[in-house]
Amino acid sequence: MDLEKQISALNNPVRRDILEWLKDRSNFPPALPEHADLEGVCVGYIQEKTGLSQSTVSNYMGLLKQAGFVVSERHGQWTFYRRDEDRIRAFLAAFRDLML
Amino acid sequence: MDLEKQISALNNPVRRDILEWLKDRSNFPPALPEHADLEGVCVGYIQEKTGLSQSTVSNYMGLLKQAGFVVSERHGQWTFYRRDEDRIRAFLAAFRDLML
DNA sequence: TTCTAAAATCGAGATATTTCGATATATGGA
DNA sequence: TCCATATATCGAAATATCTCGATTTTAGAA
Repeated sequence: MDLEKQISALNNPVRRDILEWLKDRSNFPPALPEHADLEGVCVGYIQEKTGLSQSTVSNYMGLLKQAGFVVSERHGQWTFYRRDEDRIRAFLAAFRDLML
Repeated sequence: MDLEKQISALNNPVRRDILEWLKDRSNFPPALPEHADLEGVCVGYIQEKTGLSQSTVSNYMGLLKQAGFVVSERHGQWTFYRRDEDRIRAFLAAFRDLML
């Protein structure tokens, strides 16, 4: 639990948007048929929605992952990212304790 | 409620420390007799505890104030800062909604 | 009014973040 | 094996943050 890294990851509006979008898969285009059974969203779809460059979004996903807010799973040439709800909740609890 | 400004204000370990210290007046030296009835802590005491320069801490307190986490009250040549618990709570609620 | 002390503001150098395009790596298919 | 596609990594320019010392402002006291 690295609060510094977590707050830093959230200190960017696009990264916060990504975390919010990932709450609901329907914020992105439908998965390819061969990915129908997989959880998470591939980097390409996230990139498209942000309008930023591929390298920027790849970097952003790495920061969110290091912060523990998302997990990734590789399937073939695609990397699928999804929220880690447990760790998000744990962060919120720690953050609340810090603030109150 | 400017979430951007608020998260940004929290994206610094010393500013987070200051907010925590302000939870309890006894984290600082006792108030001068003529300030015994006042709430809050003067900038000098906060500066002393951080070990940073006067201008840096004055700037930090301004950022925390703009974020709504503290309020200030001037008495003579001293400015006393204290936490705004209501606005801290409101921020936490909004932040929680964003994250969950 | 003049001096002193507290705090705020200003200007600048050092460091960190943002964001890109280019390149590298990994994987599946022809 | 060679190619195409998805993602990751690298290097750099633009911008923002951090932090300082110097200066200014504010207020009380001599």
